[in-house]
Amino acid sequence: MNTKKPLVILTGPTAVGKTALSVKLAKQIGGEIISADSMQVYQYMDIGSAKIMPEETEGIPHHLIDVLDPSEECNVVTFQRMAKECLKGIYERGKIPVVVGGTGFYIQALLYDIDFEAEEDNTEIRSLLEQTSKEKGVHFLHEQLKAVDPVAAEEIHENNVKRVIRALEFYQLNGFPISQHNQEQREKETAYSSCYFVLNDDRAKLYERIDLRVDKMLSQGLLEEVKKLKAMGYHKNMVSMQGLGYKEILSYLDGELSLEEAIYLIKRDSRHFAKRQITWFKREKEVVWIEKPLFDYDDDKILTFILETLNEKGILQQ
RNA sequence: GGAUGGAUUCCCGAGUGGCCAAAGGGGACAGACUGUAAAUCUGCUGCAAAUUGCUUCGGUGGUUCGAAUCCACCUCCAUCCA
Repeated sequence: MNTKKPLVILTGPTAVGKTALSVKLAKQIGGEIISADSMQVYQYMDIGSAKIMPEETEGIPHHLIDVLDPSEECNVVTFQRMAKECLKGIYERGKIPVVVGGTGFYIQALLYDIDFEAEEDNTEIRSLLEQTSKEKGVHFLHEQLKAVDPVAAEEIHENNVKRVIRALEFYQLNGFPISQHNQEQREKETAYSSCYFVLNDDRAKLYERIDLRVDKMLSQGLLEEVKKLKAMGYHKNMVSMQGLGYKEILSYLDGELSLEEAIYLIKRDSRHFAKRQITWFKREKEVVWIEKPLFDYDDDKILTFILETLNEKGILQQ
């Protein structure tokens, strides 16, 4: 007797073709889509984030797209909070949530309901630590971490300033080491009856698709989109503007890069990103990999496979 | 035809007699990640029976105990003079 609520996840590296498949899947199973994408949450960032167009949704509700202003900061915690809210509504409507998007960390936070402790933003502590790292160097901070949380210090390379700072911040905020907290969270089991699909392709094919997609974004008007954002007052220090395609074009607009260099960087960094995503998914437990070549790149064959898998796992019978 | 400069490991590029399988960068590959995650960071990159052995620095031959580094000739590239 399965009392857990169903949750379908469809993810994969950037540009594999998640979006098109997800709509077909949602239609088949009576699903609603929750986007797990750290950039598509922002308004006005359509082309560069490869956001789904309204006419492509085919009437399937899409959540967590266009819900934040680019000046706002989206992070795992805000995502998790919003996504849980969406889930509630979807279950009430008797629909099946389909989480679609490439931000593995967000998916993990939702799936395992990871607890991030101290809810409020503590920008003061963080900026203080950032200040210290600038003044006294990363090594100094790492030494501090060693004193309060040797385990985390061992795990986090001292050059990884952001994570060293977070670990210190966590300790100061909560009074116990983040390493201990992480250990506890790692042992969590999912509260859902879920299936985690990762769509993938041969590396060379994927990279080719990425390059093509970047060219397409340009021809669709990425430049104009970024110009508009810039004119609206959004700037590089915002988390949203750290997005691939946005930061590079901004650098170009500021005269720091030629357009050619900017495009090269977007392509290269998108490839790197895809690789990191794949590495992440490899590490997730109980993942069902869908290698596109094995399905002759046929979305219908893939769909059939997904439905079979869901049935086997009894996820659709509620 | 002549003069000069150059040819280095996947790419760019340093190295001018031993400490060189060869700096550095890029790319590729691999990995970490628990409140910035499209972020941030790490490792690795000639071959192998791998604390040793083998093959590499345009080609061939030579000098030397020892050459990517010196010499000769050759091939190709660049610039200049005819």
